[in-house]
Amino acid sequence: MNEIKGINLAKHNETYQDGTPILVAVDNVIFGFDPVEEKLKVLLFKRQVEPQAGNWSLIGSFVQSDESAELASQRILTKFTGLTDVFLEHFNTYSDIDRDPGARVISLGYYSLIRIDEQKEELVQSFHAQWFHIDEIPDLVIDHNQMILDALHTLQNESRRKPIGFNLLPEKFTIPKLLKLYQEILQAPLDDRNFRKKILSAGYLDRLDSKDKSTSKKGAYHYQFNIEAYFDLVKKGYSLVLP
Amino acid sequence: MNEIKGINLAKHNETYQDGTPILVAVDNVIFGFDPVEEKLKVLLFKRQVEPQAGNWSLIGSFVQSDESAELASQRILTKFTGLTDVFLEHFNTYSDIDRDPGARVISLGYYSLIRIDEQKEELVQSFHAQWFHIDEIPDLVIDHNQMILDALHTLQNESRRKPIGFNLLPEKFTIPKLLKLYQEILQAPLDDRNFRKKILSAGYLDRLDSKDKSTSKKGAYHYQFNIEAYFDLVKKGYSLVLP
DNA sequence: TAATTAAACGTAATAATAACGCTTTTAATT
DNA sequence: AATTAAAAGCGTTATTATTACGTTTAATTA
Repeated sequence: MNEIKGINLAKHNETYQDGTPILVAVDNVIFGFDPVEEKLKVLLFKRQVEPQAGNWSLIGSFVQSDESAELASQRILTKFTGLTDVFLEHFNTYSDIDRDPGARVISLGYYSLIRIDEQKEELVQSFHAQWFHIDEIPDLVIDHNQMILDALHTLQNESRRKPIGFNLLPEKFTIPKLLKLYQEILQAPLDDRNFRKKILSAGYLDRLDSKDKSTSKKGAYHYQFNIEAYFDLVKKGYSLVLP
Repeated sequence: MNEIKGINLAKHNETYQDGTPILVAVDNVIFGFDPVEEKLKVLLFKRQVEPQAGNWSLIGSFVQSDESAELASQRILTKFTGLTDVFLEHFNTYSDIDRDPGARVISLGYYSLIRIDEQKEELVQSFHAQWFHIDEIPDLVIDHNQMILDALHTLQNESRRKPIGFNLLPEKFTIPKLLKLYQEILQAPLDDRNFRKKILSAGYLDRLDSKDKSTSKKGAYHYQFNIEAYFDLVKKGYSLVLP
């Protein structure tokens, strides 16, 4: 009998046999905000696998049979930075048949936001990894330059509507630093007075008593992101919108 | 020599050998706007492959070695509806290790927006496919219910910022129909007068002389989406924002 | 103590949004 | 021929948000 519940299988005969095994990789666009230079940077390293071994590349890995893609992405992030519990999101998939001259590889693009000061510097060094400012990215392997562009666009769009930028700052930060960060992400100047008003009036930033005096005589108050307050506001319909 | 440009390969020895071949599939959340019922619907069909053959399912396929994922998604869309040149976008990837009990399958979620009236009804029939209203989706195979939820959220977010809804309407449509469509997508009522004002004041809808008299004595003017006008506006910084 | 400088605060003009009411059109009915 | 009904289309105002600036504050140092 070649029928299942009234469907003629003779006509529509796709089976698991038809699936061509394909290599699946993840590539991770790791963003960090350099607190000294006040620049948005991406962590790159020198590719170890032929073809194009030795060229600058995103940090990636094949997805293993015992892990999800997200886990694979987390795994390499931890391996290279020592960090766990990090903002990590899928942003696009790259599947052109000849994108990787070595084999048929589909790559899942993830981006993550880390606090540069928390990473394990030794790890980054031992992998010959290096931070590059987003408009000084060298020629990368395969389609990795495109991936960074796509990840940056995703980061920009998401940043305008959700306060994810805080993942790039230390626990305690100042409003001027936050402003600089947003200007770097959005690649556009923002009016400092209007920015301060909007971000503070929302009500999910807690001002601390301490000040950061490293950049001015007056000193800038430390603030902390209050995630509970933010979620409460979202429940009530709040949503951040930056220009 | 086990070094490439100063990198000790003994420590970092990932190669193509480490890639586990995985089956890669695409699943397509096909949205259509039923012009009579004025409801947003999704096209489902009965799964032909074990396990769970005979259950309702999204329309999917394995990615073949000679096609990109996007092409695979297009291929099955055309196979099932007869349509080409359709709005089609990747929205998420599903990679849990045991999501598909039949094999290790990573699935790339695509969603497409089609004009129900243009589809080949015979094709849909011959595949035992059926349109389901978005809040009457039956229990689906594997994680397909979740995929529809995710696709709907993506559609909602995108619709608020880009005029992609027009892909669900015929060339010529009326403002009341457009309003109904947006209310269906966003699952929320919109003030008809404010909606009309916002969408018409933008300047990328051309009013035609003809009217649709099927739903009222007065008749509603036909409008057409002017994509050149829209792109010109976007260049000047315009962006649609719906509540 | 006056000058300096980043940080913090303030305000008025303008624009966008939300929440409504009112008029128009025309086929169908009286 | 006048009336009705129902959708379509237009208009107004109050409120809120945004923009584009000027001013004050606090600590430091010349």
